[in-house]
Amino acid sequence: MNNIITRVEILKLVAHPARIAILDELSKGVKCVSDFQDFLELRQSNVSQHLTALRHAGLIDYYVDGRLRCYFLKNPFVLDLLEIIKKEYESELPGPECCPVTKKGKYPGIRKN
Amino acid sequence: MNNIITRVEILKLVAHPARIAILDELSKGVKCVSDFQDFLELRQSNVSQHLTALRHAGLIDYYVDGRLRCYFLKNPFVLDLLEIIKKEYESELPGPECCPVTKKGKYPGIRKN
DNA sequence: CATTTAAATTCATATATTCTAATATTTGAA
DNA sequence: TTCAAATATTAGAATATATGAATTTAAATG
Repeated sequence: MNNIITRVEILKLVAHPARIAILDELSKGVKCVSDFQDFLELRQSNVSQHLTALRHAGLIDYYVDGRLRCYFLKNPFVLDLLEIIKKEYESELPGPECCPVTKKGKYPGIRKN
Repeated sequence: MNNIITRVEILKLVAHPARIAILDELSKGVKCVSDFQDFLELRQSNVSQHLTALRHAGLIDYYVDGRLRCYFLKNPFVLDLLEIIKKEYESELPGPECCPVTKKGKYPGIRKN
């Protein structure tokens, strides 16, 4: 469960608008391919490609119901990920006062870009 | 803070082993470029490129201390992300019994790959 | 069995990412 | 000032990713 593929690879996979949308939908319940086609406005082949990639990574799975494939979420890490993706943050982290080693340095440094 | 760049773009950026390592180090405290060079075993230019990308995304920032640039973590979303990246999960999510709509279908569907 | 529907696969192309080598910039110190 | 150290930038090659069109597979149904 933790090591089918690495967390980095999971992140890479999730870091795509269509795939986040797919996973988010699946977090609400079972869906089949044509459902996604409608609401994502993507070609069938592309939806299928995304689903296949997510499945090979162990994030989702499906069961067969007639000629439908009903996809569902399988990996709990994804739920946590979706949760923080939707979370709002109020402020930035506090920056350090100065360099903790030399006790010098100004914050923030002056820079153009 | 929430909309400098989108969450998807942040994920894309974080989904790289070197950049995760950089962010994880920064979550423990301020570091300068040559620190990363040592412990990541990457070329200086490459480290610099990663840092620049992270900074342009608003995830990190630096201040100047002499000729050192002391980088620090700026974006709170990254902390949450790092936390779940390191979290262990015990089991998969429970799959549905059958198709919630048709009340049919077997789980899991038989498939070869 | 032929047809239709749902979904997957293959292949080609466009685009993006990553990394290296080389060069440039900035700053402190001799 | 000149030199060296710390870091950044640029350019190019290699690799990976994304997508669409066409084709294929599998199942249901007449």
